[in-house]
Amino acid sequence: MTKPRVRFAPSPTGYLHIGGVRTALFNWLWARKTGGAFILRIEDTDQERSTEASRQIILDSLGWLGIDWDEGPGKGGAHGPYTQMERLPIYAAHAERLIASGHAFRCFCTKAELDAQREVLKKKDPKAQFVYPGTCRSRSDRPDGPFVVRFNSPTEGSVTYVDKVFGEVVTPNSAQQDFVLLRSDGVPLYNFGAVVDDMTMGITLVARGRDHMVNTPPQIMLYGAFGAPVPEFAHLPMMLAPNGEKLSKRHGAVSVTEYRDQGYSPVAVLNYLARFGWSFGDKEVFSKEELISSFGWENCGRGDGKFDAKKFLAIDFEHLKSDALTTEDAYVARVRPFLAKNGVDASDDAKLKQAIRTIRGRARTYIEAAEMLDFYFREPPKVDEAAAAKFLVAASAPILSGFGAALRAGDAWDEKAVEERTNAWLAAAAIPIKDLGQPARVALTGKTASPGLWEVLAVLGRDASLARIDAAHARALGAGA
RNA sequence: GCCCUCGUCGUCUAGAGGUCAGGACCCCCGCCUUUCAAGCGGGCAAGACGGGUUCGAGUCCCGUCGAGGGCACCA
Repeated sequence: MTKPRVRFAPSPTGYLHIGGVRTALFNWLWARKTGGAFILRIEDTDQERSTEASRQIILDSLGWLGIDWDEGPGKGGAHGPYTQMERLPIYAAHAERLIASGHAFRCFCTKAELDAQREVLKKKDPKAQFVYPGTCRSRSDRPDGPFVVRFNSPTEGSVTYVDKVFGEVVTPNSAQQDFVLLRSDGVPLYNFGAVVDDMTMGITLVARGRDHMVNTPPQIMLYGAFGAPVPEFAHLPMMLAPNGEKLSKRHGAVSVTEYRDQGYSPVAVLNYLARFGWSFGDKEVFSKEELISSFGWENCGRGDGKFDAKKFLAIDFEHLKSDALTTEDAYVARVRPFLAKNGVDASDDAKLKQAIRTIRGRARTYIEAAEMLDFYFREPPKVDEAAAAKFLVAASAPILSGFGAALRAGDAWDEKAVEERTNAWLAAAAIPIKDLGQPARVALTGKTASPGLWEVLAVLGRDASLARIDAAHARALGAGA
């Protein structure tokens, strides 16, 4: 069996939609699992909407996700170019082939003429569906003037194919008409461009969204007309908004870059997307490697689904919590930009790692992590005034001074040592730890919610810890005056 | 209107004729606890509807209803 060749063919008409990423992901997983090739192709034939900026966003987004391509923009390959507008001569040549073999013809009807006919029909019967009447099908002259190339579509029979996820799909040819292959300006329409490209690029399996399922029969006809082998097809159910509408910007974040900017783990994004429309028993959380080894079309579902931001967040949380899923080095690399954005200098690698260990069980995104990490690196820490007003009061002053004194009573400074010294003092002074907890927390972190006291002390170190306790003590005394 | 699809807890899903219909998210309760989380334990909740086939159907067949995609010189 030859190695599969699959592709992802986005249009550079905006951000990279999360539904598009899922399509890319499934193709990519299959290529990586089977040792096949994953090809990236840019379908920019909609010149009205295609932009270079958007093309770059697609490339950047895939890069961030770690979805790499074997052939395509910036990578080259034996079947290029990989951008459709650079392939115009190829489409022209293929259109000529079909005209020569009688599978296609030049149509000189103008859009205006066709629209007029459409109008007339609409007037006669508002419910009727206009189909191209075959006006130019058998004309042999070749007048001056613009023309489109149309496919000579059969009206009888049907097209049958076996979808890798939907099974056998039969479509009567009566549903087809003489669809346009090449526009008058020589730019191909979707179905023609896709088939010529997939054919010449040696694509063996086309996996795409279910919204393309209706394009498959005409595309299969084209392969037949070219006498080319038909690739396999796999259609993926759609990802809808929670209310069942098509998922779009109005339903919240839908572009990959937004999730990147919100501090999501790229692997978590892959994980959530993979588990949407695909399953592997009861397993929910996957590493990238597990995704590759577990993936298969047979486990793809057929029903459309609704995007669930909460579940997505939960999956991200699983990835940030797990040392196996997100190594400490990866965590450092991902969270650092968010810290920098907040004006925090966390260049001390060892301290950052130690600090991360205390918060990674609580932060669901890197943005949350950066917020939780903030007090470790900011001197003095930001102080929650409500918390200070409540806990740094006169009554806390003796507790804070006692706490400082207890900590100063020894040299060892690690979680165990500071805990032992503190507990010894608390016991001797008959102070319940509950009385120390919140004042000490506010003193050290500026907040009422934080990792455990001993962990915080250990990460902060002796000097910073004592300085913060002293400052808080001073404030508590002042509050009493 | 016509063509093609789909239909299990609120959501993502497991299930390949015999299961107390399982897991996860959400939500609720409890335990743990120096705070907040996390963790652990428990709970809530489902096969669209109607007919068949079968000893037995979420699983197979038919119909109905509901939802989605398409019917372009968009992709």
